[in-house]
Amino acid sequence: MSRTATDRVDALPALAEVFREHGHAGASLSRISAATGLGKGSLYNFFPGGKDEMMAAVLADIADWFEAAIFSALELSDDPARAIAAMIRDVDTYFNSGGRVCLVGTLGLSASRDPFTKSIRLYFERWIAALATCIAKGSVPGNEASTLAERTVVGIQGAIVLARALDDENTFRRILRHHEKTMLDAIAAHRSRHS
Amino acid sequence: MSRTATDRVDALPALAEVFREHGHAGASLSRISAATGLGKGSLYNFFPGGKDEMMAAVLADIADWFEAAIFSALELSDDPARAIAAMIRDVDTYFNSGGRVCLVGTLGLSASRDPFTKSIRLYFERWIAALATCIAKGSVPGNEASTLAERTVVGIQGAIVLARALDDENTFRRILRHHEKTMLDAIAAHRSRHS
DNA sequence: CGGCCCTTGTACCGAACGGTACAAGGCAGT
DNA sequence: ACTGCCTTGTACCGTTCGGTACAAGGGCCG
Repeated sequence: MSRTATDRVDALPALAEVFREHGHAGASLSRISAATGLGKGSLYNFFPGGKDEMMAAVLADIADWFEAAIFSALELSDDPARAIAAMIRDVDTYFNSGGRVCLVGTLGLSASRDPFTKSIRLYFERWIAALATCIAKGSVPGNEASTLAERTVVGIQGAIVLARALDDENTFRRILRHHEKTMLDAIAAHRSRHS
Repeated sequence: MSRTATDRVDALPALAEVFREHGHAGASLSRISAATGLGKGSLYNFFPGGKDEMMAAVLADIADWFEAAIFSALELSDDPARAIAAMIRDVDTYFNSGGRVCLVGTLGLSASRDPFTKSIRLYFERWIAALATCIAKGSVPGNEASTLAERTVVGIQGAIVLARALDDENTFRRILRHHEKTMLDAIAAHRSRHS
């Protein structure tokens, strides 16, 4: 039983990579089997619900990771500027400077998103909300903070698209840096006005 | 012969919609057949190269449409502010306020993009270049114009992702309006400095 | 050491896949 | 009206699809 859970969790990263690269429709069981090193028997032992359950597990895993590594840090830190800089750095690493696709974003674009619309919406709402509260802690008014947060998340998603299309990591990092600066400037402006 | 070309062209919009919704992998021949109203016979008569040739034809059609409707207008207009506003309006219509996906962008995200990397790259390079020259005509320095153009295209792509994920047209339009204002402000700032 | 249960490779299922072959049909030119 | 060609529906190809069944392993506990 403990082994079961362990192996199932161990398979998630490879599983996620297949879904990222090939999408829900293009991720065939043979590809999944090859990527994870698990035969069909093990796959359906761990995920009786088939591909949809695998995708759901991957989405849950991603949500957990972002919650632990990004969202909570944004909300809990008492140094907003520092937290934002950390998020930008983590995002750059996670998405491999645009070389790695955002599974949640791409899934939302496809027609096979139907069973996962809730998870997809929550992922983005959570991200924007966490970032907005972080910015707001830097003395930035709530509505302006929300706007900045939304633009940043939009910019990250768009940067992934463009960086992939142009096959250029610098594009991704440039966009990331721009949004980082915009947020930090907003905080600095309101903080200086405070003092 | 003339009929052949006509029908082939007529099938492109429906074809594009299938690829948009289901991606390259998910666009099965049966779905394509249903969407276009063409049997396999006709399909392989018009596109002997199969799905890849269909996708190539769709990409060429999209490139032609953008060239005629958006890019050339950006470059040829002698009223940059007006041209930018027109582009924003056309983009909002074309992407149905985020309800419709950008086929070129999504194709670039998938692993099946390989035969089309050139077309994908050209599409975005062309878009950014055309928008940059338009902005530059508003007395904005070249490098700043390029930066603004890139950010706008990134914002559009990101807005599609987010609007789809949140299922909210207002998100898309809000982002679009922001970039429109940013570009127009830049032009106004440099123009006023000129006079 | 024996029994047990979880794990897993393999064979197999019907369906759908992308693609081909081709005969019947319709339309144009004479 | 005849001929020739383009168009197209349909049957069919081998392959792969997602998913199931199950028997052979393999480690753990008594």
